[in-house]
Amino acid sequence: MPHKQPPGRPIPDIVVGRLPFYLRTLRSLAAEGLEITSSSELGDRLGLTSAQIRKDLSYFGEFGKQGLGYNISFLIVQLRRILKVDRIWEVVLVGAGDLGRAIANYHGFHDRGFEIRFVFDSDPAKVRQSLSQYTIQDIASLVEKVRAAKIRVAMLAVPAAAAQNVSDLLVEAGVQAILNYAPTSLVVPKGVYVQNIDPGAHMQRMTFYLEA
Amino acid sequence: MPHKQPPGRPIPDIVVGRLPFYLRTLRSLAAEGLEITSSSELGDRLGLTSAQIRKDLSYFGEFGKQGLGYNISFLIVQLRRILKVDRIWEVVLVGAGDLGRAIANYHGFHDRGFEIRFVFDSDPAKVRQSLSQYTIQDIASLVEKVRAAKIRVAMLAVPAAAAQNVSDLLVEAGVQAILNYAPTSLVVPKGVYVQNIDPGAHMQRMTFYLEA
DNA sequence: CACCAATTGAGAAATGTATCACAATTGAAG
DNA sequence: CTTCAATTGTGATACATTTCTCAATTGGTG
Repeated sequence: MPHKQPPGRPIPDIVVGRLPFYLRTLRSLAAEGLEITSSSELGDRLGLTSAQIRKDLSYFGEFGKQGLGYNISFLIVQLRRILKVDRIWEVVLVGAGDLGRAIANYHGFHDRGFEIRFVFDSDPAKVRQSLSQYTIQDIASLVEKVRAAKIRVAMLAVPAAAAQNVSDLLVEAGVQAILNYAPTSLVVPKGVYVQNIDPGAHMQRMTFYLEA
Repeated sequence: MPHKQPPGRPIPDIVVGRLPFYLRTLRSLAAEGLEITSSSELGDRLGLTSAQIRKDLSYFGEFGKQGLGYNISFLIVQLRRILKVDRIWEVVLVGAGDLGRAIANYHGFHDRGFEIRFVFDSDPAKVRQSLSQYTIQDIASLVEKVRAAKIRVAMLAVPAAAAQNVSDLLVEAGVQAILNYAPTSLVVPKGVYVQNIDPGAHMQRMTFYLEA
C-alpha cells in the first residue's frame, strides 16, 4: 500500500494549516501514554468532525487501519515528515524588545522543529548585550551573517514601522519564510512565505460576537 | 440610504476575521494623511482582490461612493462600530511569565479597543510584584475580582498544562472571550469565544512549502 | 451640459471546502 | 469459523466562499 507521497492532487492550504494542530494533539495524546487514537477522538479534541480529519489525512496517504484507528507515534512520524519538521530549522530572530525577549526565552519551538541561531536588533544599546543564550547582533550585519549561515526561516518582532525594511533585508539574505509579529502587511516576492500573528486582530474578531 | 445595521443575512465568520485587517490598513492609510481610498488600493495593501473587499463590506452597508471610493475616516468609524471597538474593553491577563510581561508592556492594544485591568499569576513569588503599571494578583482571587469588575475578555498566557484549568476559572468568572496563547485546545461552553495564537503552528505551516 | 474615467454594490457563475454515507476491513468474541 | 462492533478512506453531495461581470453612479473636464 504505497504512500502517495508526492501528492498528485494539490493540497489545499487550509488543510496544510490544520496539520500542525493534528500533530500538536497527537503529541499530547502520546504524552498521556496512549498508543492508538481515532479520527473521532482527534476531532473531539480539536473541535472538528472526524470526516474532516480523515479527508485531510487522505491527501497524504493511508495512515489508519479500518476498525482500529491510527497508531499515534506512526502518525506523528508521518506528519513531521509531511510538515518537514523531522529536522531542526535554524531561525533568525529580529527584534530584541519585550516580545523578542519572550520569544528567545521560550523553549517550546525546539520541540516543533525550530532553533534560534541569531538574534538581531538595530538599537546600539542592545547590540552586544546578551539575551537568553544569545548575543544580540547589529542588524547591519544581518544580510551577511544570515546568508552565510544559509538560514531560511525568520521571526520578525520589530515595531510595525520597521517591519517592511527588515523584511526586505531578510529576503535579500535568502530567507524564505517569515513569521511576522508586527501588525502590518509585508510585501515579499513570490516564493517567500509569510504568516502573520496579530493578537489585536483576534481580539477584535471576538468582540464582534459580544453583545453590547 | 439606510445602513443595514442589524444584518439580515448572517455574516460568515471568515468575513468577520478579515475586518480587523481592513481596519488596521485604513488606520495606516489615515496615518499617511490620505482621506480617500478604493477597494483596489485596500486589496493591494492586503493581498486580496478588490471584489472581495467590496463584497465583505457590503454585508454591513453601503459605505462607498461609486466612481470615488471610500472615505477613510468614515469607514474607520463604521468598522470600529461593527467590531464593537468604538469603546475600550477591560481585559484580564493571566500569566506573568515572559510572554505575559511582553503583553503587559505592549501598548498597542489600547488603540485597538483593549485595556488590561488585572494581571494574575499562580506563582507566590510573583504575586504582589509589580509588572508594568500593574500589581500581579493571586489567581485564587481571580473569579471574585473578575466577576466583580464585570470583565468579559481575557488573555491567557500560561503554560499549556495549566491552560484548561485557568480557562475554567475565567468562564466561571463570566468571561466570554479568551485569547489563548497556550498551545493547547480549550474546551469552553457555548457562548464563549476562543481565539488561539500558536506561533509554532504558523511556522510548521510555512515549512511545508519549503523545499527540502 | 454632455461625455468620460473611475469606482461601487451585487447577482450570477465558478471554485473551493466540508459533510454525508457506505463499502471495505479489522480484530475480538463466541 | 462466523459474527459483530468499530473504524477507515473516499466518491457523491451539499454548502460556503470567491470571483466575475456589469448596470448605476459620481465628479471632473472640455
